[in-house]
Amino acid sequence: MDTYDPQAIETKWQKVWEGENAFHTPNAGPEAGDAYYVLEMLPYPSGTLHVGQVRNYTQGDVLTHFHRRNGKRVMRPMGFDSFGLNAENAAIRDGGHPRDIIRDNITKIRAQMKRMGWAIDWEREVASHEPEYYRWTQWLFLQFLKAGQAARKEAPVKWCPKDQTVLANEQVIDGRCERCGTEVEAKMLEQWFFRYTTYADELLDEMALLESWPERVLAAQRNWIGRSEGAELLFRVDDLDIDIPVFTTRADTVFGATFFVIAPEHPLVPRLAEGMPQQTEVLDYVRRTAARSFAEREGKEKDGVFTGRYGRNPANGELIPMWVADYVLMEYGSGAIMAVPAHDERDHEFATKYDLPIRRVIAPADGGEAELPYVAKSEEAVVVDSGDFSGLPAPEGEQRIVAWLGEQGRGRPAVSYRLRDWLLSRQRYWGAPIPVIHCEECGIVPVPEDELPVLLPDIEDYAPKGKSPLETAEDWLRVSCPQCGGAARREADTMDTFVDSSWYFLRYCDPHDDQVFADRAAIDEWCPVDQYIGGEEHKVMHLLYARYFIKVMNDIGLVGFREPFPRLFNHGWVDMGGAKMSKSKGNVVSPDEIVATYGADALRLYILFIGPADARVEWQETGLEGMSRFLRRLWRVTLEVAEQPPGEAAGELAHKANETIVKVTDDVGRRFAYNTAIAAVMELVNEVARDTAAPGARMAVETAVSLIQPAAPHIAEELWERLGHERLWEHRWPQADEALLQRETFELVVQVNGKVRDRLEVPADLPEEELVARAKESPKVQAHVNGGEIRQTIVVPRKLVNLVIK
RNA sequence: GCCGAAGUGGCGGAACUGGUAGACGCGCCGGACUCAAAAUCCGGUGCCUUCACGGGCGUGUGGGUUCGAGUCCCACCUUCGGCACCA
Repeated sequence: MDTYDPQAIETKWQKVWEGENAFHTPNAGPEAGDAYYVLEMLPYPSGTLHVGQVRNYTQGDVLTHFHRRNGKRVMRPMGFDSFGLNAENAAIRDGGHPRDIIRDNITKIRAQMKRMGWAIDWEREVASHEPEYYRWTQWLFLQFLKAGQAARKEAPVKWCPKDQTVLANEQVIDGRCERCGTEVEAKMLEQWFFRYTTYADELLDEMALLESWPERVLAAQRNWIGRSEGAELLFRVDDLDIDIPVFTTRADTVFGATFFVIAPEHPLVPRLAEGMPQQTEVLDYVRRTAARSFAEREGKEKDGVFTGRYGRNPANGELIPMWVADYVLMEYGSGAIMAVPAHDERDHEFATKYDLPIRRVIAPADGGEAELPYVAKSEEAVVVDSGDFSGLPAPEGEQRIVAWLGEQGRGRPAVSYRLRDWLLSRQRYWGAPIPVIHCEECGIVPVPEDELPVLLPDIEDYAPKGKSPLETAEDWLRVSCPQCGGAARREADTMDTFVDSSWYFLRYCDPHDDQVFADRAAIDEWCPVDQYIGGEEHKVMHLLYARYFIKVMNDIGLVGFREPFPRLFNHGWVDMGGAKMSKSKGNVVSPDEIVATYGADALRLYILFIGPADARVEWQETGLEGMSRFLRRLWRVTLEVAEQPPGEAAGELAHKANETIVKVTDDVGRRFAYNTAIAAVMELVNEVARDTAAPGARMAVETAVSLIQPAAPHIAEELWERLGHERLWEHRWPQADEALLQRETFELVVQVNGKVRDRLEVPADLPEEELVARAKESPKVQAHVNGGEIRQTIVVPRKLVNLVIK
């Protein structure tokens, strides 16, 4: 008998699949039915794949095969998120063009993917750096511009001094650049934004449309959007005849507002300070703040300066001092606050430092004396010393005070969000050029759609300079204005790569169309995505951006749905040495050597078996040996069985095989529990191995081969052929035989006072009284009953009997 | 601090709906084969106790509900993840 040779088998079948284009699923129109879209987050082609990414695509592959064999027309595409800093930085470091680096990496990764045997429809491959792709990224940008969703505005932004570009809020992790880890700086700059804060409510409310997203992802998105309900109250500055709004979630404490704080960046600050003795000091403080990094600003003790002005508390008419302090952020609320030192920790710290008055207006309802700051806002807290509102529970007080101030035009209910607009422009080379032209006469003019794509020009030096490297491409920059024909310049910034990845799943539906970003019928056929699979790192970034993109596209009539990924599976990442496996940390394990040693099937099985699909797991190579052993056993057992006459589907093995079908179908199709599915097949194979001549062995082994196919398709295909069949990848998924699921006996567990005392093999159809009688007959049980009175008898059909004695 | 997830043998993990805790795999121990080793195969493997049959204990900690709790409830501890000067 020949031995299992994974290299030979895997190469053989990969050639067959490639030759037949076996996993291409053509478009058949929205009416064709049975469409199923399996989507995995597309890779960023830096270097090659590591086993952490293998986890992602192997899970997707199992589902692809499973649904194909269950009668679905499955689309399972692949592409590359190929613009971005990584390739550009590599080009700067090592020389060469980012395009060449990307091309080489894609070639390598594609080869790795084929070597893993993944059932990918390569006819749908896209790469976001190709002009045929980014033409439509640019086109979509123009539609967003038209719809008022893309806009240029000055705002406080985060700047990475190392990468020399601005970053979106989502790309700042713990105050550091997501890509390079450098501490980010604050800058006030005019940049391009997507106005996704206008969709904050939809992004929250339409979570209800998501059928199965992990709670931790929903929670992370809710945190990120950070919706707070409260009120906007107006504080009047009599001298200047202006009202300054503040946002507060604690309007119940307004009678305790003893001072007012405005952010240093607030546009009203110079006006407030003007003509005051403190003017120089104030403007100096504003300048000092601008020079501080976010980390400095947050880390230091609170400080601020008095402006010399007073504002009027809208609740009691008191004049309260107005301060400038950098603990108030311009980006949140209205950039100014009412300070209530008795009931806010930050205000309390500030008031203590500068000896400002502290007035208690909330107290425990039970009459106790709470230490300040007392921040409770619940039924256990009541409003005190607040005129007519005294004595009300805090929540009701808040409501009544807002209503009362509203009547006087001094306040209204308001909502504020933590979410900031999505900053999409980048001062870097390797991205899609933003397709607009700056004309001195006409302002910002969109590039006419029939002139797209705006091709990324070749330049000599892509090193970051604090402004886009494209600023040096004079010939490319200089154009005539499409509106007035006068001299004009192209926008030199490029787009954030998250723009590219916010719509790629639409392009897969119709990847080669040169008339439209994707034909509507093709989109309707496949979308929304039936099952999206990706890693935890995109809990907020990509998943929130793409949700926003689709909502806007739906509102402007480009797609017919609100949520792109109703069903999301977020797999846990693979750790190595206690840290997430990633190229930047250098702790990656490449699949290449593993495949060369054990074969792709062993690696695929192991990465599925290593733990629950959504859990974080530590990579341990020792387990691979075990998978390899299992495959060899499956090989040997199958070939032994194949030499014997088929025989009948009967006996214990037939029961076991049918139970395994039920288990694996449920584990894969409903639970994403690939680890227990594989364990179940192992049990079945172990059972056959005990006696390969047993009745039902043939049927059991065919079932095992068929069930393991989505996880280990090469060996399964080869064994299937040796069992005298063909084309397992197209063969119908096994269906359990109801009759064979029935058993004649079962193991009855007998408990005394809830403790297991005996196990009896009994006929399946015994009535309850008979089960109890058998239980009582057991000598082991009698020893524990010991003549005592049986007070209660519990019978769980087909499981157990519990005798309760005194 | 707020939000979310999770704590089970030497290790990864299983037990999905309150009903046999530890499936499956790794590791380890013993045996077969071998001149020997590797590979393979067979058997054993939660802890304590017993010559043995058996008995006791056991799912982060402490309580509770229940005939019965890894699973439900309350309080706490620990780890991981998200948010955080967000008013």
